[in-house]
Amino acid sequence: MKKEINCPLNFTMSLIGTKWKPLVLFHLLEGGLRSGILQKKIPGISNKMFTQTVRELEKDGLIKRTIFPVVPPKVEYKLSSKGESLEAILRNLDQWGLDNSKN
Amino acid sequence: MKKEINCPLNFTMSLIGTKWKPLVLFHLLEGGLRSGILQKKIPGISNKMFTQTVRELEKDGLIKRTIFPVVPPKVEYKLSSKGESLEAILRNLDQWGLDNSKN
DNA sequence: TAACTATACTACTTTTTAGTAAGTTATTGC
DNA sequence: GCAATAACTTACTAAAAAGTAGTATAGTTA
Repeated sequence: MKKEINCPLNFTMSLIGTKWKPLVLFHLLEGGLRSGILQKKIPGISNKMFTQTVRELEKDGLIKRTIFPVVPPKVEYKLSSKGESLEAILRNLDQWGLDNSKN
Repeated sequence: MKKEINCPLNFTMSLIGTKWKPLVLFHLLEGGLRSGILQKKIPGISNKMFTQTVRELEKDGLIKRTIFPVVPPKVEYKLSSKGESLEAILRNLDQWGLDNSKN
């Protein structure tokens, strides 16, 4: 989203308003997940978009990334407390879509 | 947002997940507004983006457009009931932004 | 008649976001 | 040595969203 506008609504949208971000956050609501598992829960996401999305969510402090120094690599993602505070919003967005798509 | 994914969350985002849509809807929460007034409430939006945004919101059934056949033209926008059902989401997005920007 | 009004439209360009495909790393087990 | 593994990276392309600037309409008023 270009040229951010000085408005709380747009601040929020600039953090979660892309195609994949809400989806990633949503799947982490029930708890942390290993990278590969999380990615498999999101059908259609490409490798690149997955990495790019979690990188940005991490940069914005919405998720935490933990690397386990094992081989092959193991990486886990989970919501930060800031990310958890989005729970109501995410569930509302999902519920609204459920109520309003094809009915 | 390209290639919609079969997921309620993304359905919702495809309707309101752009730079200006949430803002337009938000300003209509308190009631219908004349086109020019609504546009002035959204600093930074260009004429084109305003028209494009309300056109899409109307197409998706989130707002209603009423034309009064007078000169110069008078056009009023207000939320449809479907649009009104987004109220909680919009207010949550705004509140979250308020709580999490610059603090 | 010429400027003014509120609303909208069009052509064009730039910026951002998303997608494709292939390559990288480092270690284990065969 | 070489494939398998999990996570990630890079270069490139395509598509969508946003921005800029100019045009159209048609009565009203100066």
